[in-house]
Amino acid sequence: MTQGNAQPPEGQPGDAPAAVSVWQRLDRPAKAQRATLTHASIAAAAVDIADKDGLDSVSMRKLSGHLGVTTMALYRYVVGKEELFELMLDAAYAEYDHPVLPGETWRDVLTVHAHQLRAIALRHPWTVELAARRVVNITPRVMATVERSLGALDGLGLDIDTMAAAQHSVMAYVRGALTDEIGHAELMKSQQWADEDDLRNAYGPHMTWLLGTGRYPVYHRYGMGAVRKDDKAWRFAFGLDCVLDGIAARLGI
Amino acid sequence: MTQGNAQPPEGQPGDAPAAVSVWQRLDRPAKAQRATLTHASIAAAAVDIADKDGLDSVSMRKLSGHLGVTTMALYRYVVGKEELFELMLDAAYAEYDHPVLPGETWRDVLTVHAHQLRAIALRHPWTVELAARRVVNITPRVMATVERSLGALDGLGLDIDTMAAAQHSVMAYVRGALTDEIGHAELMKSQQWADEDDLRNAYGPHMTWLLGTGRYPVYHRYGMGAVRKDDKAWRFAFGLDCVLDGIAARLGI
DNA sequence: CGGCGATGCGTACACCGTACACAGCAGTGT
DNA sequence: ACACTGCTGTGTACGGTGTACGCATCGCCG
Repeated sequence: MTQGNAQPPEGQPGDAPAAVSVWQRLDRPAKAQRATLTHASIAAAAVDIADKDGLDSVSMRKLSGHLGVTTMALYRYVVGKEELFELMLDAAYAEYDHPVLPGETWRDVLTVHAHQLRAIALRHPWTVELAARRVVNITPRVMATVERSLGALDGLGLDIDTMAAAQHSVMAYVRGALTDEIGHAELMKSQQWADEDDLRNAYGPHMTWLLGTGRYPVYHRYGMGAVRKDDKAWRFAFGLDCVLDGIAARLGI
Repeated sequence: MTQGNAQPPEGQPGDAPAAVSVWQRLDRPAKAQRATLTHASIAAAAVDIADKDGLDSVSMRKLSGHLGVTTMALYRYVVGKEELFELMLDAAYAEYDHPVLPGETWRDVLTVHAHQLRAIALRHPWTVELAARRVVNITPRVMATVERSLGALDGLGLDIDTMAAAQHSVMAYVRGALTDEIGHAELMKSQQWADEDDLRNAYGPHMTWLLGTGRYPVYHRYGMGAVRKDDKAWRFAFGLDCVLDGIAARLGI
């Protein structure tokens, strides 16, 4: 429906997503006669492609090719490409580990949570873009991570709205920080740049021209004098700690 | 190069962006014979389309149609669609206001900065996705906003790395929060849902099924009992204050 | 006034998502 | 034993995308 239609009616207020989700369909074990494909194998192949060549390279044609099957065969398992993305996201989130340490505080849980999401994003950069694109991500494994981060703030005497606001603040930071970091890394990879200097070289002409106008003095100083620019993990942790500090101070926990 | 090519060589390490940027080309006022198009008119038309029908609706064909011109005519002004996006982003950021109040603190500046970006995003939802997609946004007006937010922390005795980390933390939060908020709003708009209840209705079956597994108790409570869920401005400000609190505490400013 | 460079036009290509009609096979009821 | 039924994978076709490339045209400058 995204392409191939002149004026999409875009749905009446009540019909929105598919009648039943993939997950509901997956639940009933199916009659499973001789099926060469499974949701799992499709998702795995798609994840492979996305990991290697980026999310844009995941096309129904290329994916079906990798699976040794016609393009339209995929549509027996997935109502559209959006659902394929849903499967991919869920597959990637399978790598989220759910450790429960004995004396952990809410802050420990949220910190570990944030770093787990970062780890997944580093292995599967496309998860960031995907999670941003699809607002309502209610795949089982994604839900499980939400539950964990929200549950970190449970039992501290906060009302549910405050809990949600705090969790949302952390998640917003994580999402934004990962968007930056991963996007940056993806750009470097796609251009085969090894380090920050290659980037500086490539954008040098543009930058020097722009900075030559003299309108961005502070940024200019940053471009010249910053040292820890590529210490990504430090940056991520710094901002995260800021958010957590603020939450602790504001909520008195 | 993004489509229509079998195996894109993807560029050698040194060539990356266009030889000269749009902005450099715009600088030399051009011979400008009788030209029916201008960069400004193109950008304005593209912004109109994106505002009305979403970023995906901005195609070179549709845009050229709106301008009463052939598709390929656009390519005289823009080396590719990416550059069109650059023009659009810069056009939207023209709405960023640069007030300088007399007694303003760094915190005032960053707060106003964040809310200005939010205001732009609310008027032009596509800016969020666009800014996230293109990592290195060095259009003049975007640079100006970066300069302002970075400059807020200047003169406080911080080294440039610390300044950058703090600014980055704020920007990461803003980006993530806006991704959520705007994405949510766009979904509602595209489905013609009036309020949160419509969304609940649409996703009700999915949710009740997922929650019926009993694996997400805290989230379940949130779904049932949250009250301020749609108070977006409050949420945005809450998280922002958390980040700023943390920065103030950590850097002693 | 001739030339020339900038501007806009038109066609063509490779690729995309997916609607739709069809073939083949597995298991079941009779 | 056999037809039936329903699920699985096939093939073709359509409307959409970005853009490479060659050609016509128009306005300024020498």
